[in-house]
Amino acid sequence: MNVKQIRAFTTIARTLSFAEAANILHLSQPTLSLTIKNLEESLGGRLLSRTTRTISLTPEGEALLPITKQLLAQWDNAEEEIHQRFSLKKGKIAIAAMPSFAASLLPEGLVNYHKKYPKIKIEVHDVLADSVVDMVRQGRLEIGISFDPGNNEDLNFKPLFKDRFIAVLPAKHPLTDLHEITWKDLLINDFITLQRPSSVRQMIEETLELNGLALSVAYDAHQLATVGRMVATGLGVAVVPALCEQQMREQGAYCLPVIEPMIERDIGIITRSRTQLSSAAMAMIDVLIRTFEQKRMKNL
Amino acid sequence: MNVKQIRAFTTIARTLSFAEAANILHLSQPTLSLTIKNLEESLGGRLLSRTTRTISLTPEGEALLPITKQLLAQWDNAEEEIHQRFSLKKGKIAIAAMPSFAASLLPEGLVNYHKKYPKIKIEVHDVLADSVVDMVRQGRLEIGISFDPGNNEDLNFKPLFKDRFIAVLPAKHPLTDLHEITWKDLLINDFITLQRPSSVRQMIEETLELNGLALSVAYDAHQLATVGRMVATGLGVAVVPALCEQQMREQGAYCLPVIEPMIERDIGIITRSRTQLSSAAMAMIDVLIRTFEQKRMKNL
DNA sequence: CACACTTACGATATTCGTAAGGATT
DNA sequence: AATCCTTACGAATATCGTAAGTGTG
Repeated sequence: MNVKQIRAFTTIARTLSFAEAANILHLSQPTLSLTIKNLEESLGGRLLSRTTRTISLTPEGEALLPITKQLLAQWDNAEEEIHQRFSLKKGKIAIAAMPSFAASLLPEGLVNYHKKYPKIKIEVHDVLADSVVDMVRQGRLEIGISFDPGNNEDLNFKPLFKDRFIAVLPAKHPLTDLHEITWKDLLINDFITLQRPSSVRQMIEETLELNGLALSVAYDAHQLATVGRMVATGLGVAVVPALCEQQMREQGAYCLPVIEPMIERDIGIITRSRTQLSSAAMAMIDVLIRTFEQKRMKNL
Repeated sequence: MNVKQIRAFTTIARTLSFAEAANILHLSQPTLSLTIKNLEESLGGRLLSRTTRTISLTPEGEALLPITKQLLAQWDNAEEEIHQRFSLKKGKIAIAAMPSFAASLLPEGLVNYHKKYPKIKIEVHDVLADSVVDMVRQGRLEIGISFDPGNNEDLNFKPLFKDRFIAVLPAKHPLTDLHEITWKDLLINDFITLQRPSSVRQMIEETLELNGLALSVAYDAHQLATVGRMVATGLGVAVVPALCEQQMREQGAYCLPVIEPMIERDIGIITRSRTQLSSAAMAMIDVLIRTFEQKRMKNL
């Protein structure tokens, strides 16, 4: 018993004609005849009662018909389901991205993706950079965007661009005429930053310690938007990823590069190395790379 | 996409090994490899992620797996269902029989059938002889047992035996020493018979009219058992099918053939001529014929 | 280097269509 | 006689197993 056979059977049961069914199935009538014969032999009895002039179903055929109808419907659904997934007409993709990226450049990528594949649902998890890596490693989602997790045989990393830190000053601050600023000069001011578990805070602390500079935090917050607002209001200065430059400007703050040392880290796409990606995920990576190609060239 | 392919897929998904799955499926490993390759090509993408050393499912494969599992289960069920029906290990058979037969000889046939095919459920409709014919003609059931419906291109009739009418007298009746009795002699007595729609009543009336005899009914009832009881009690005499002889005797009545004229009609199996019978029905006919073969020889 | 999947290839089986056959209206 | 299903047969296709190839641990 195979799919062709039961498809032949149900079609004949519907049309009550071998000839018509053969047309529908794009088969010759004799072939269809053989198909049914084989099906009946494999099942051990007749399903169709045929007298050259009239076709009717045997009781066993009547019993089988509703089952095969349901079976075929599910069969076709299953095939269609997977076809759609492969052809990106259906499906879901989950991405984890660190907040600085999720709130800045990512939406542009998502727009491009959605234009190209409007039927794919997108779920964005904006979580701390470390959590991004964890979520990908645990297989909870297929794509993460974060810093390079370093050499890790479980994970692949494809850099999108380099991110550096920028200083954020109140618009009326005396240093706003500079083109760049050193950490030393910056730290004279009241310092606002993100709270501890964040990678930004972590990286700032590591950098300063390495360079023998002391950090005294005047204010800290959970969200970059809050930090921006605090700076714009004149509470102090901050250091944030260049990714957030536009956001900071929009909030009325002034941005300029921080040097001595300049902190630079790769940001890119993290995937699991050993598992195959879904078509939707592969397409997403492709779109993200295309979207941020120019920005990568310009090095932001 | 075909059944073999999804069976291969689910087996590999379960074992996570081509080699082991190939064993289970009784295939060579390379063949299984090709099978999956073809499946993936037909669907348009990979279902299994394989690195010679580790097998895992792609997201699409994960999406497909529960569907295929369900599909295969239903598939196998459908196949088993029909197999069982054809092999008479499962199924149902409905029979219509006129009451005189249903209450006399039929049970013996059913016992034989049930011994041979214990898994087939049997449904008996004991209805008036005409209704038996109607039910078969309408296709409401496959087998009817009744009088010969006559030449009818819709119906087939296979005679089982000839039935004649017998007179039933109270045990202490003066005529109980006779070996046979004429209608004329019988009709002197108070006459008990079945009510009008029954074939027994109908045939008695027709016979008497044809022979210029008058029928005056003293009592009538719906059920043969009631008639028997009435006769045994001494209310009068009756004429019933020979089939019921045993039943009448058990109720304490005396039976003897009625002659001048002797009414004789074929009783047999009625089926639809154009539709194929179920295996269960064909087996039933076979059993009935065997069961009543001796009785037919003896002509009751 | 050993194990597990893939590719290559020849043999076998199956499926298909055309042509001829048979039965019913 | 016309129509519809079945059988027969040769061609095309698919499937299968063996053997050689490839990559990973």
